[in-house]
Amino acid sequence: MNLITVSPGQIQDTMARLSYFEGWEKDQLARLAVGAKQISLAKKDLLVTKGDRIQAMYVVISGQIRLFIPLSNGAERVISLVEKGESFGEPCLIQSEHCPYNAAAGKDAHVLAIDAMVYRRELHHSTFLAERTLGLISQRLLHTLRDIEICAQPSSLQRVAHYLLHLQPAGESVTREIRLPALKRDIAAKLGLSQETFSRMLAFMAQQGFIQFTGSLVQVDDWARLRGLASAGCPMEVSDKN
Amino acid sequence: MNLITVSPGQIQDTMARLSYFEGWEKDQLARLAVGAKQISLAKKDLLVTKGDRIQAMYVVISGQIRLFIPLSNGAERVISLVEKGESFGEPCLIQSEHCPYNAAAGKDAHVLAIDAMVYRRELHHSTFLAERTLGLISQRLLHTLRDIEICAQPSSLQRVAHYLLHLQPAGESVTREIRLPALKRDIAAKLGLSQETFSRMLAFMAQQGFIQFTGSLVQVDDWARLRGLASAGCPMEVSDKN
DNA sequence: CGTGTCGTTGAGCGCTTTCAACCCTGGTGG
DNA sequence: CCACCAGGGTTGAAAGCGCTCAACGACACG
Repeated sequence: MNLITVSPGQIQDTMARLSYFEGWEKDQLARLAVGAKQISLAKKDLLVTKGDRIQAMYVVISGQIRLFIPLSNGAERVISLVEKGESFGEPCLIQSEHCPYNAAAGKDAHVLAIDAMVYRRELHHSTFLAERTLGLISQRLLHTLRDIEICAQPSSLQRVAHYLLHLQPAGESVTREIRLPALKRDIAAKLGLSQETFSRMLAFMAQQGFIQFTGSLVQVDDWARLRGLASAGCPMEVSDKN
Repeated sequence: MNLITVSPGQIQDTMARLSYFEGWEKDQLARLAVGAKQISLAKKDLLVTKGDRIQAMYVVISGQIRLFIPLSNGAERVISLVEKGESFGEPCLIQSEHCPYNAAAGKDAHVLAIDAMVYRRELHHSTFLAERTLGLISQRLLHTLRDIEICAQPSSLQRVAHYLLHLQPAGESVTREIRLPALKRDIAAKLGLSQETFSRMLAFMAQQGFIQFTGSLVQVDDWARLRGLASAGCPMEVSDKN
């Protein structure tokens, strides 16, 4: 982890290019840029430790940040995979609570750290920012609830089915290729599965003809049956009965 | 489920007595009371169905509302147990999304339904309300993350241990009685366990001398060992080896 | 005294995990 | 050019944990 010295002007430029700050006014950016820092992270570098009282809110400039909870058996539960233009940490700042997750780089990454005091002040003074943030956090809460729904599925096969369905962009039943948005290991950790089980479930669905896949490219051939799987669940019967 | 006709004045009075509206200005209450309805629910009555586009945000006046996701095997995953003075549904209104959970009465209950349009307008006009709501949703998100952490624990024993620890009010290691905040069945469903497993884990911890309990009254005798259990995990060894 | 709800306990099965070895790909350096 | 290595992923076999099903107990209520 490396703290890069960047002039406020450069920082403001960087901000202007991030989707997170789309539609913001110039002077607002300028105020937030005060005390902001840019951080470079190598893959696996730890940015925030669970329990920290973080003093900044973070926006990802490039790369990917993994938010996860370390577990007693050495495994981890992935909460979120934060991509370029997305942010994290706001709730902790707003509520002045300890950070509930670790944050580490999933790939080499650059991150913008916006100072907590500055952020809070701006939040308090700007109706625009407050409303925007409210929408953001609401969305994040809803998204988290979707994740819980997936993890709550009784069988691992259903978990994976649900996950694939939620990956579907918006266009309907079109047979279409999906690219898994992260390492399978991380996806598995987000679904509350072991890497091996995730792999097996994908293999099973492929063998059944629901999907095809090579690497992180998945092609769903039968949305209907996939949906059926997700909502009904099938006993994962052994296939040697022909 | 029963819709009670109540005059705006009465509704405003009810609101003034709820902790949710503590510190609000009179005229703000008056504006929100417009179009608000009071609803009576018998135990198990369904208020919101997953997927609904709800047209109100809800505040519990009395009783208890269970928020849960129905699962394919007939079981359900409890998201939250909303008590008197607490609210739910804001994120859906703010984001205009489908409701991600069912809401049903855990006991006979009374609920205040605040009209979506009115709520959104007020949210937009009142800095006070926006800021307050931002804090509320942030807190809820953090709380949800804690729930995920608990559910992510590798063994059911650790899940229960974590849960009990989070129940600890604030006062430290004092041997103190805790009252389970809901039916054991619902707590189990919130931990992602079957009712039976939850019961067995409690029994095990009692047998080991960590806790004592009768009904919903739990007395923790050894916080230290409980903490150890939560963070280390032990193989749940059979006890016949003395 | 019956009925319904809530909780506990027991027995058995099956899914997931764990541990292991192995494959595949891309990068690196001799 | 190829050997080597590291990281990511797949596959196999075994074992344990939690679920399901079922019966029973406790308690409140009409």
